[in-house]
Amino acid sequence: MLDTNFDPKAVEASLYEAWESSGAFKPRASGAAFSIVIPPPNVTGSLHIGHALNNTLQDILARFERMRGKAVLWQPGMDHAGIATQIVVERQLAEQGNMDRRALGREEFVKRIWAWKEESGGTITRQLRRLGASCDWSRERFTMDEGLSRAVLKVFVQLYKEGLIYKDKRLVNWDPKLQTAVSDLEVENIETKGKLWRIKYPLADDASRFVVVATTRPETMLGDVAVAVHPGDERYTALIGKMVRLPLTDRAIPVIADDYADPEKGSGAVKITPAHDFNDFEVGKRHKLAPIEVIDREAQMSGDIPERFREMDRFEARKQILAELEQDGLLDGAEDIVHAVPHDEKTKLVILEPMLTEQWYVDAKKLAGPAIAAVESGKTKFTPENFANTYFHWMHNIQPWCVSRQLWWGHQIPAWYAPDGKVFVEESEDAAKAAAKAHFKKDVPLTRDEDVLDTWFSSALWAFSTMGWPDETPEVKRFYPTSVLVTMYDIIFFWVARMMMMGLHFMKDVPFHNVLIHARVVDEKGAKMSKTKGNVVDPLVLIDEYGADALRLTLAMKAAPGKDVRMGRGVVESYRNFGTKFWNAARFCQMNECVNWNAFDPTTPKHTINRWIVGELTQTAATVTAELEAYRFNEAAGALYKFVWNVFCDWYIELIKPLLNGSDEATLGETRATAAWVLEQVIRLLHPFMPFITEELWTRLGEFGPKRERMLIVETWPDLPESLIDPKAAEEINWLIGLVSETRSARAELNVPAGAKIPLLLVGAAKESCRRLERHQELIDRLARLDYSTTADAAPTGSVTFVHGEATVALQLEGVVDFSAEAERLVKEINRLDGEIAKIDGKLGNAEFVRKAPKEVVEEQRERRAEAQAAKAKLEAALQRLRAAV
RNA sequence: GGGCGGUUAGCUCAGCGGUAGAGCGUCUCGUUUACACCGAGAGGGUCGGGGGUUCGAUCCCCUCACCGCCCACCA
Repeated sequence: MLDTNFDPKAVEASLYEAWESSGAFKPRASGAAFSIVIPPPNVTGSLHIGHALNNTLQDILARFERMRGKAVLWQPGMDHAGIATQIVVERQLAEQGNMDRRALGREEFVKRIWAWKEESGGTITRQLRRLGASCDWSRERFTMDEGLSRAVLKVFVQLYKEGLIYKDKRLVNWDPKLQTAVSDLEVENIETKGKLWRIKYPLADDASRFVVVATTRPETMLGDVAVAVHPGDERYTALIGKMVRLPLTDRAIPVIADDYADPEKGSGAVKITPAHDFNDFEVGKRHKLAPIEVIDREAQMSGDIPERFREMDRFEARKQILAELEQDGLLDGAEDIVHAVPHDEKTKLVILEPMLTEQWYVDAKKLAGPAIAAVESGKTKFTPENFANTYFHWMHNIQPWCVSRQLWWGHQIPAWYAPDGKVFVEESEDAAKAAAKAHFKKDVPLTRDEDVLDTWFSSALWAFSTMGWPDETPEVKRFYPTSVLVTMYDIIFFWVARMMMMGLHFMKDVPFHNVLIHARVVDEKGAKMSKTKGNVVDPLVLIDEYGADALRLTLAMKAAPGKDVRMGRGVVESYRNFGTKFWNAARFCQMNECVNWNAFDPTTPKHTINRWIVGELTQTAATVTAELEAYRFNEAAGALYKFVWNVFCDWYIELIKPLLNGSDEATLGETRATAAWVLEQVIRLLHPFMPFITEELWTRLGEFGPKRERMLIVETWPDLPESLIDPKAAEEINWLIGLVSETRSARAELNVPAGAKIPLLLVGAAKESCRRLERHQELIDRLARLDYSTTADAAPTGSVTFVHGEATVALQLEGVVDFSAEAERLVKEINRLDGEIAKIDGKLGNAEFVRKAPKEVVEEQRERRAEAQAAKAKLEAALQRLRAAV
């Protein structure tokens, strides 16, 4: 016999092991292909609740399609997370008192990272297993592994040769601590308190007059090349073309006219520092003013500046410059402001510096064209659809993608330089040498570019590089394009867009047919989870406490398209309870020998209750399938939740108890088989959501019934014909349920003691209702706790009444119940009906409504009015009887 | 500044042209042999404000307010 509770801890690990070792996670040899590539988590990462949601959804789809007979490939792996990993290992070196990476040297440092990766990397893949993720681990990939590195090389070289990768010197966001360029996308602008200083720039030919400029960054003034004013700004038109003296230096700079200067802002005159400001860079270009670099890569002052500032930290320099300006009487006050200051998104520690550097760029604009077209034409579809707009907006305004990083951990750029600076981009050093030799007609020494590629460069190839490309593997043929990409909206730009571009360019086809964008997991109050806030919910703690199934069901139930998922442990507990409920329903079936399911033909049951539940199940199965196909996980899970708890447990099990204890052998056998079969179908339907408990039940129930031939994970998905739905059975059982519910309600409302058994009379009932009462009498008596039930011609005086369909139900309660309470109840009900009738009359009295509304709607209103009227009449009669009796 | 989303029961959220729903919480009752991680029942909402379209609006449109998020900018 089954225990009263499911113990996830006791079975999860071994069930997972059984699945994996059976080969169930590998795509089957035949069948339509269904593939998903996992959004590769960072090798440094550990499972957070967002991963839990993301992978739960993927796993639900993978298991669903696997059961539907498809050859499912869920491709797992990790990315090398250039910056994050390098930081982790550098920190570790420091903690262990080792030399820093520069002292260690590049080769040794990279070796240490690999060692770290082998030892500590990939925690997350073990944690994904605990969640139940059915990835094909035998195919696990890493962006830095040999195959993927080969793909990276090939892609870089080809794009270079096609002119789609080039080197350029322009401003990038620079991290002075890590000393690397970072992507514009990785910049987080943080609102910071600061000051806006007003500085006087004296006119070169008349030192008594000034142009006042406003700035939040006085230290950059040493690199000013001009002061810009708006051409239409009358305050300054006279000054255009004149020179001003740049304070603290001996340089004079021109006053130029440019639309960029906004008369509304600051003083209307703006200092132009092309080397250290993105907007100024553009202004400088327009006016052919060469940038003057005054801040170096370590964020120290440098270059052509007064000696005293040299090698001074940028913020030290700011203080010093302000002090000197003050002394010279050139500071014209300051105001406090709050402005957005660029920080590195990951570390958030260092203020980034716009820096003029030479970097490698991908011509994203050219690659974006086909990627935009593919979404426009529907070759790739976003769910929810509106995320396509986000995608389009970014793609239409796409900027060159800076792909080089000044790090050591990553794919080193395959570019070699000859002594004269001539660059050779080839897949290997030998090829570069050969190319150089061909070019120079002799051997020349080459040095390789030091930089590595942005991690997202390799991630962009993930959909095909993981399948073995550039080799023509069977996997590429079979599983590319992938079926669906499941991801969050925050990486549409980083990843989805770039995969689209690379996929279309190199594979000549989209990387995925569907992009399912899910929401973010936030805390119970709706706030973003963060370590600093301390509101992080750890999925592993939840799994320990409630089991992986409870966590998964919670996430699925809450994953409404486009909505943030709020998580607290309370909800997880309630879905754990659902698991227990389901477990006990199975336990009930097993205890009552409802275990022989395999020879059952669902078209055969004779008994209404059995025909009804088969129909209900059929409907539920259809809903679950349709909702999963549409990625509405919450609807699919919700339909199952309702069916299991509110239909199967609340009613079916209660309804069949008498049949199971009855003496009718034929009905007994049929009921056992039906219950077993329905349970069996539900176990299958629930499996994608709750794989552990369902697999365990599958195994355990198999000990009592026919032998299981295979594990549930590879069983077939219920595909039930609509013909199994019997509307007449549904009508009858709904009548019965209604009768019982209303009786219970009346009893409770009138405080009839729960144990009291009372008689029920069905008055004025149609033949069909009488027959129904007769057929289900035993059940009704039991469920409504009746002494007996019967039909009658008239309601006896002194009874409690309610209306059920065409009939009046009278509960004989004389002596048990307070009749003034009953009168009150009747009056309340009559008033309610009056309200309804009035409302309907309002509609029907409106000629426009009758004329314009669809016939069915008008007819429905008429019927409802008639019903309400009839019910009211019955209740009024009951009220009169009651008053007469008192 | 541009864009997207939200505002529905005490809380968290579904629903989205034609009788307002769930989970949790609250209250009452209950040891009916699957389950107290349970059962039965109840209470609780002019569906953010205003306007419009419509025979009819929680649902569509406009507008306002507030709350999120994304992008851009911040002299």
